[in-house]
Amino acid sequence: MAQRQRLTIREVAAAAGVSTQTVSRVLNNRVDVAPGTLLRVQEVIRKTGYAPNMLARGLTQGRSHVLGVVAYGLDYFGPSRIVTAIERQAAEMGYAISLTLILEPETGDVDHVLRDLCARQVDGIIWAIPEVSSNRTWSRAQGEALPVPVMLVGGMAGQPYLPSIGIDNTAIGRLATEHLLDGGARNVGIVTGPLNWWEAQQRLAGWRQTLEARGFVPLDCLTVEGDWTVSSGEEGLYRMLEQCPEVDAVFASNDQMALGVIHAAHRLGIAVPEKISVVGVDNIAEASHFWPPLTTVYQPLADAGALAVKEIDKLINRAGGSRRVQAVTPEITLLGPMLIVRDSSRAVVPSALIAAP
Amino acid sequence: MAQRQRLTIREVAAAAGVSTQTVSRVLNNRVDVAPGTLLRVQEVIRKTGYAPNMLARGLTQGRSHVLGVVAYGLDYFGPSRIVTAIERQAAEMGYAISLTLILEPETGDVDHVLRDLCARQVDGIIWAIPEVSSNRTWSRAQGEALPVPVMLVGGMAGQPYLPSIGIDNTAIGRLATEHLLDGGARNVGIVTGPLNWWEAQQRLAGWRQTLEARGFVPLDCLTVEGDWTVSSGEEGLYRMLEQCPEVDAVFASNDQMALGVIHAAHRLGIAVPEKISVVGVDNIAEASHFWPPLTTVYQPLADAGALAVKEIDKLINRAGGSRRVQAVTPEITLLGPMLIVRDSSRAVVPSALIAAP
DNA sequence: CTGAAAGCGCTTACAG
DNA sequence: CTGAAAGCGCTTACAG
Repeated sequence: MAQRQRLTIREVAAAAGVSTQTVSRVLNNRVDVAPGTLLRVQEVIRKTGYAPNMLARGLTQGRSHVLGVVAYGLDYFGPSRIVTAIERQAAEMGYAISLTLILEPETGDVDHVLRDLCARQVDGIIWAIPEVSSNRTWSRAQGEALPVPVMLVGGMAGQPYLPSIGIDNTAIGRLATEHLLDGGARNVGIVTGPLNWWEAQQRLAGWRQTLEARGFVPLDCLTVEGDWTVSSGEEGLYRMLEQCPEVDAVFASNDQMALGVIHAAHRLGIAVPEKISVVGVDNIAEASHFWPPLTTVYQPLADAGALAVKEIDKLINRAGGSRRVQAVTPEITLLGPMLIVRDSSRAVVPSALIAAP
Repeated sequence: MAQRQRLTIREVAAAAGVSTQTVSRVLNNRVDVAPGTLLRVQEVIRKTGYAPNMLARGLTQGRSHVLGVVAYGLDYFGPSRIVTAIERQAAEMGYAISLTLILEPETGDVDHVLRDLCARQVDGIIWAIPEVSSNRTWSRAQGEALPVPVMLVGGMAGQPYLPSIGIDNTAIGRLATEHLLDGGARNVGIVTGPLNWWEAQQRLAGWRQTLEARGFVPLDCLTVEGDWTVSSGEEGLYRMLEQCPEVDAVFASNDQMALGVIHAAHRLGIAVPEKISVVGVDNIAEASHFWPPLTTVYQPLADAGALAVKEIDKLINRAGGSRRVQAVTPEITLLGPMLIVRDSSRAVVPSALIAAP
């Protein structure tokens, strides 16, 4: 099916007895082609399996129909979901994806990646790197100087210099903590992600806000910093119990750490959820098979990825041939998370039965 | 840093007071440039941040310096490792990655994907789709008709029409089964992957071969087909125990299913590994935190991905400008797996203590 | 060591 | 409705 040697528009034109220009019209679905000519050209294209050289097309059109996607940690849950969604939506809209993976979110050679993508004439760039430490600052410097539209998605969303789409991480913290309190917990601990990650900070903030709003004190001894891994969750519970033995619920900032917390509880002979309720974040495939099945907060990552593509397509078309950068006041979209209740957390207690702290 | 408006080689040439041809020489590291000229041009390039338009370069060179990567299930363990490794190695060798994700390994519109990639003038295609049902047959038809080198990696490796790199899945089955037998098991069951997957078949074959080689009978009642998910592993053990209550070890064809088997054992009050030993495949991040920590077989997927890039680069350079396809007898490389022993399997029993069955 | 010419495979105005 | 000309931004021979 795929042609053996690459043929050009010239050969197709010759075979159809028309000019290359006319073939080009057919290729681009222009209306001003005589019905008979149209059929003849289409037939040749079909028979030969001709497909126009996108490099040449890109050169003349000033559009490559390629989206640059920059991501980190493709082997982790969030990034792989986002990239998958981006690719799917992009394919649907006629874009190919040029994928660049960054090894370390902090130290990635941003300039080099950006320059390379621009040299390849991508129509737009989707930046799916979590915000860690101060790696966000690049966007400020570059926000106005970039020759192509850029869209931030995921963990770096919400910063003020570029348009972005992300998940409301504070809401994640609130949802989880409210649920635990509703279940009757009075000492809700948190195992956070690494606190140089923006997402981790936001989830912590949600926990703190909720406790304060309900009249509880977000004690330091109820906070342990993890690093997203199972073992950090396990150690997290050990440490928390030392600091604050009254803990009766734990909000783990991702499902892996929640798994670690559950294991630690098993080892110590602490019943989950009877003695300690546990809530995670992500809803990984295994979550419903944990023991007990894990209550967790789902993030609409696929929606975020797809939306990012739709939005950058708008920016690309808005910028048009003029190569201008998007508006000065970029839009920030945050999508809401969703609580999934399973057996690792105690059922909601009717509020009438809960005494004020 | 990134330039605001895209500048061309012409402007760089003007600024340096040379012809575009000379700038091109500098860009391509040709030796025949006067030292003074070289410095002057390099200085202009550095100051302006100029980077040549890869579309134009690709058009003249007949090389895009892009590798097409076709994958399935990026949110699963294997594919994400392979794609990550491919990207890393490709970047190191100066290739960008054009990523295409296929929704269903069986039904993917192979022709369309291939044609699209060729239209984009990729220098080569890395096909990282597992072999499911008869989707392998396309490669036979296309093997010789493709205008670019193709390299198979992962689950479809080992088929005879295209060069490929993969993991020795039969060896995985052998390693796991031998280890279980060495631990004293006499009734080693297997929870397979979906049997329309080549990889799943091969692991099953390894299990069967090993049992027969050691004088055991690979009974049907010791075989249960899973679908890679945790719950299929769980149900797998229930069914296997019904069919064959004497089971004393289970080889689960991936770690997720192994987790399911362990859970089922917990629910039934069967001690792991005392009553039933369990071995998985993959060594996912959680494996060492299962309860008990999981013995598993590691696959060098990252090595396979990186090797695929190195090999396709060779093919690309060999094909040269002539656009010829690779040799008729393609090479097939299989990488060996590695057993990682943890606590879910019984320790090796000195062979002197094992009576022949 | 360096430059003027031609061309890669398309599309975009411009005629007719 | 259709074609001849010019050009997108580079590189590849070809002169000098």
